[in-house]
Amino acid sequence: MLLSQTVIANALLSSMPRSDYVNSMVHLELVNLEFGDILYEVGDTIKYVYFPNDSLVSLLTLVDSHHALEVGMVGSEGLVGVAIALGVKQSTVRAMVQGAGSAMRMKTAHFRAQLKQSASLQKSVNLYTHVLMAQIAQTAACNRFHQVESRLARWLLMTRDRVGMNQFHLTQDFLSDMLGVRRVGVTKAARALKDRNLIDYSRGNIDILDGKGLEAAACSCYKLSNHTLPTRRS
Amino acid sequence: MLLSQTVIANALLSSMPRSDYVNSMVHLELVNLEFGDILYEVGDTIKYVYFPNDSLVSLLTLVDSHHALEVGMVGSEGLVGVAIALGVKQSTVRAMVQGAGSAMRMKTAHFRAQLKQSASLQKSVNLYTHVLMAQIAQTAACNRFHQVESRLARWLLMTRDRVGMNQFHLTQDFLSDMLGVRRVGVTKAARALKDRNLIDYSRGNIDILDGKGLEAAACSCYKLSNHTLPTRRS
DNA sequence: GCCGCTCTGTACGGTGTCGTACATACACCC
DNA sequence: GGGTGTATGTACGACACCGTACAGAGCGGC
Repeated sequence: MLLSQTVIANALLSSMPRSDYVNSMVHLELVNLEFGDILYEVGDTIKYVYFPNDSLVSLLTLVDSHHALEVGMVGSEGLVGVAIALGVKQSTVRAMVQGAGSAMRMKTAHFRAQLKQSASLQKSVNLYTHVLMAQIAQTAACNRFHQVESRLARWLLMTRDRVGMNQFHLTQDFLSDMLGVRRVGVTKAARALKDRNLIDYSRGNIDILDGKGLEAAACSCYKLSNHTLPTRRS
Repeated sequence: MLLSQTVIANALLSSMPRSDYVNSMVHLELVNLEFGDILYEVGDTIKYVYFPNDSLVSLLTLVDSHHALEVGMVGSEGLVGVAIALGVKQSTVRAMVQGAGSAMRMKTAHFRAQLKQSASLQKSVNLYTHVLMAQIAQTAACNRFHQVESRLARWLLMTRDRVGMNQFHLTQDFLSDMLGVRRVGVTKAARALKDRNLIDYSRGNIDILDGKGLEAAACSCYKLSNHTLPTRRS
């Protein structure tokens, strides 16, 4: 079977005891997520839950149909579709692929069944739900009090921590929807960070040059919302 | 037993089947919550979960130790301490009594036990956790995009819906911490609503004069974050 | 090599909120 | 009924971000 040869980098899956995992495995399907893919739109029925390996998914809240704002970021430490574990079938957020890569997915019905069978999975999914909730709450406050430059720095660091690399591809236009500001606002903030040699970028290719420096430029929310991240970088 | 004579107005408790409820009842304790009481501080170990009857509790995120922002509001439709149901012992938010009244509380350990025994309780708590999560996400976006006056209107309506009355007592100073703005900012916004005869107030006594008008003044988030509220007012 | 497209940079006036300071108004108490 | 404390109102300059418009810069395709 192909799956057994695949690297399961997702923390929730790989933390399962072997016996439970074997049961789940047959329902897991390896998929490639492309940048910009919409896994769910607001109000959509959730057909699959996704366990990112090296992909990265953004959870967005939409307001007045033209403003977007990221409230959560899901990488290999979590899963997309926690609502299912809470007994809710529809998504209240847009789930969009922010970093291309692979993920394991499972049909909603199978996921529910596995949750009942595996106390271990149940536990880790619950824990992750809490982490996500805390992240959303922290982001809410961050968006209210901190300015764009700090939030951009925080966002870049969070992305780095999840993709595990100092380079990734994201345009300023995309970032403006994540941070909920104008594209021009991102340009100014990014420019300021670039001028301080903390990052470099060109046409969407972002490179973090000075991680420590960027952490200093980021707001305190970075440390707070990441202390629960299992795959923490040094 | 005193409890049997008490009106259990909490939706999560009153939705339980009688057999489950009888089991839980012995672990429930009626308490009066006073305005300003702190049920948990950030980082506190959660000793009790609270099921508000006619009281109202705010969940606050703190930033940089001097800014506060409300991310969630819990009335009789929910419970305070959802983290416990997710297997987490510490609170990541401050839970503060915003509206005095009664609540039922249960020790953490008992609550965990009841969750295991009652599938019904488990289900409704899960559902509420999701509702709260959606509310937090919506609030995050609202705080980012909408201005103080609309947010104040929304906040007053949400409070009204939970306390079930058009009058309640809250100072502008208190409101400034809820909305995450200066006290002066609240004054200006409140004044604008008062001038339009939507509300009246004096020294903390707030009176909603024109509910419909206030809804019109509120941002779209009001309808969105309330469509899941069981005890919806007409 | 030129065109066209996307991405990034700059400019401009407007405005919502900030931080701070001080003035007024109401309620309660001796 | 005058004093005290809390609640509310007003003022003012500063500034972060807004909406919009347009100019340059990098990259791919023909």
